[in-house]
Amino acid sequence: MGRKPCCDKFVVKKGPWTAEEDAKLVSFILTNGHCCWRAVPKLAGLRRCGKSCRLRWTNYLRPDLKRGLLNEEEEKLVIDLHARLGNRWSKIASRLPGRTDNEIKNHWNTHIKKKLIKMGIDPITHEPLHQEPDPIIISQQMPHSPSNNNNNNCLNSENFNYSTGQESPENANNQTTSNDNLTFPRKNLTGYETQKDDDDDPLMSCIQSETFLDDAFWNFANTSRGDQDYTEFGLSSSSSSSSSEDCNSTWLLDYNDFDFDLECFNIDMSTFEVDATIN
DNA sequence: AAGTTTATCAACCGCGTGCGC
DNA sequence: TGCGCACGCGGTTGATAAACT
Repeated sequence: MGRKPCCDKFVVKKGPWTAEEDAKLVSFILTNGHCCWRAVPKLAGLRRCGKSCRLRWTNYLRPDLKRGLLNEEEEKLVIDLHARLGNRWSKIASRLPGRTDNEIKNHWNTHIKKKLIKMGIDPITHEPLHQEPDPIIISQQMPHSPSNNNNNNCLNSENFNYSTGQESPENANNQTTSNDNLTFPRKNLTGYETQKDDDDDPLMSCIQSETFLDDAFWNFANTSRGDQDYTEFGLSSSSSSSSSEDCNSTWLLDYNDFDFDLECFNIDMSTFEVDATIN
């Protein structure tokens, strides 16, 4: 018995995607959207499993993705969020515009984990490694513990010293800030909309009560959101963009031969032209 | 230069969850 | 209420590149 396979394993192709497959998928989704991932490969003319198409799109082909390694601020945020959420990578990724859960998970396992260990911090508990863990305390402080949702046990980027692994006592009791009207950026195909679906999630409520998630915190990712600046999409609208930012958008240039309908993204195509001239 | 080890990350797999019937 | 389907998530694998011996 066992679970029915999601697709015919003798028909679907596996392994790395080719440029041609990428082009087919991007072209199809930008034109038609993805009403049903299972149907996408068939309709797009791909010998892939729908699951694989979704993954390829969300992790690599989506136009709003940033490319390149996480910067210092993003890393810090990932550590903060991991301390609260544990390995809930998709939740963590939802707080980092242009980053995917897979990317963050990989980065955590290959970079951050090692850094924390080097600093003497347990990457699982976020406690100093030299301390013998108390199972009772850990159970109370585990990010997934419901009892932890509204307390001050969460480590906070503002008062946690990643060099020492200690929380500074003067700030430890000042974590709750007024955020009655706080809204959070959320990625979707059309950009950002007010986050609502996490309202009922006590863990997310815990996060949303933290200072570091105030809009100002996101300035590192977007310094002029209101003026058609798509830096969080990896699209630089400025002619002074750095080389790394240029790299962020070069992937799209590979597809400039295709007849894309980008209206669904609310993206000003002139943005692309600027980068194209830079390159 | 060749072989080996380590690091990185794209992609796969299986399971949990939500939803419609 | 139970069942099946589809999606999304998190853990894991495997291919490749880079570093090392």
